Amino acid sequence: MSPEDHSAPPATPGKTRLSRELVLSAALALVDAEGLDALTMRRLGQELGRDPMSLYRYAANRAALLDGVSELVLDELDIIPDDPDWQAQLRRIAHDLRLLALRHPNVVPLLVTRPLSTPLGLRPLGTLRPLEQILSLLIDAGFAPEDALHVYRAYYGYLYGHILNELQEFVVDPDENEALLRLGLHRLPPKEFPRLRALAPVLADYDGMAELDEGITILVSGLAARLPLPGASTKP
Amino acid sequence: MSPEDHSAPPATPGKTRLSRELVLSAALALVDAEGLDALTMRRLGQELGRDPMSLYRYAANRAALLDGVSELVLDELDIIPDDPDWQAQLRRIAHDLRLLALRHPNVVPLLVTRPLSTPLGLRPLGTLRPLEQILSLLIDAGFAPEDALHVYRAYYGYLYGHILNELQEFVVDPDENEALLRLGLHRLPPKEFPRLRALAPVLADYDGMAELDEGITILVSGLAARLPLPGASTKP
DNA sequence: GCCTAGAGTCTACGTTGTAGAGAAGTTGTT
DNA sequence: AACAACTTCTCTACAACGTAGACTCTAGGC
Repeated sequence: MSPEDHSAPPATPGKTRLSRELVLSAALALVDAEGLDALTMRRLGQELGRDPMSLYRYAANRAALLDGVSELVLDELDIIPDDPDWQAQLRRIAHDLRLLALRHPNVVPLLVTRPLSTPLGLRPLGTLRPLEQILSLLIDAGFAPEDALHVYRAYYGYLYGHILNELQEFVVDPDENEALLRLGLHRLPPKEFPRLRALAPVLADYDGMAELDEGITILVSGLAARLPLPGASTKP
Repeated sequence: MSPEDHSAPPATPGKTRLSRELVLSAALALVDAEGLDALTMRRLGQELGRDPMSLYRYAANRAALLDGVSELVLDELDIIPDDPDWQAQLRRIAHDLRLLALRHPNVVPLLVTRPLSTPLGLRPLGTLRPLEQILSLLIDAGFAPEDALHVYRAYYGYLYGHILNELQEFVVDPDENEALLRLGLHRLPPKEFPRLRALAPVLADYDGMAELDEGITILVSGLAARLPLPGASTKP
């Protein structure tokens, strides 16, 4: 019962100086906990025990803040370009990214959407790093640069697609998943959606990891087959 | 110069009664022309020459309006389940959807993002129709229902991934594409992004259609290979 | 003519992002 | 210790947003 009652549940209680990292990680925590809409300047300010306006020292505006959150999340992904077995690498990274998406489902819309409104070269560097690193990995493994780009595109395309797919079917609470699904699907007119309704039980237990793994296998072996065999030098 | 002058540039100047179709197509036009952020209730009302509040007769709230726009766009895609050649069908649909995305790039974030916040069964019906139809197509072609679901997931996953990829590199004005790209990439620190910078010219001329086609080929033949051969009955 | 239902409008409220001026706090120089 | 220069944080204010609730207007049926 002190006169100034600043009990800060997740916030920094005292008066430590702010920093970009502090702001961004508070933003990420907020998004993880309550979704993208909860991330308003005012709310974040309150979470940090500061005036909302103070945030503008660390992010030019709300959009930049969102970019910062994307960057922060992507930094959790580490790509170590040691292993020369590119297929194994791509598989591992795919699983890592999938887990990362499951850990921060509310951030995925950002990851997927923000690049659409920013020209490639003007994106936050943290966002481009995975691209650079995977290119590097592939080229080191023996791909010609252009082919590496093609492989990257097919790979990342499928990977993001899968993540979106899986997150769509994941919804809220995994324990209630089946019930919710049945409930939801029950609403569909049986004449128009016989197939979907019939597949309800199958939809209910969806093993995203296994499915991703199969997809990667198909894609990677398909790619390997139609490209100049890796391992051989590409110099003339 | 008749008293009721209903020439509609984008708006209906006279006093024709509103309808859901009218509202939604005006909304779509607005999004296509000026982006998602331009679609506010007030702005759309003004575009239709009506009070913003009148829109609430035709969409429960802004989110529902966005759903309506998604639905409207997806209705442009028609899946005719006649051709028993599922591979050709999937390829055709993929190209159709790609073109649709290029026609309405500003809607793509909606297509990709809104399902993430809505349980499958509660989505607008128009959004689920492609899923149902593709399932139907695959099952008719001889796939067991569960396998059809797997094929669908891999296919749609890759397809959406590709579209996102392509739209990211497309940006604004295709004529300035190369210049913009170089300009943008020039900003990147050479030490950190050597591969990306070196690939600038290749990035500049990106043939999305060809790339999609190759990817589909790989995926579809991969899928065909590892599934019980289609055409044969799946009954024991 | 009036009556009723639906379509469209008006007013108002709370919340949002952020510009601009100022206060408070920190650091370096003497 | 005293000042100045800079950074960081706060205060106030404004325009624009979504939308609740009560109103008016219009079109048909009698």
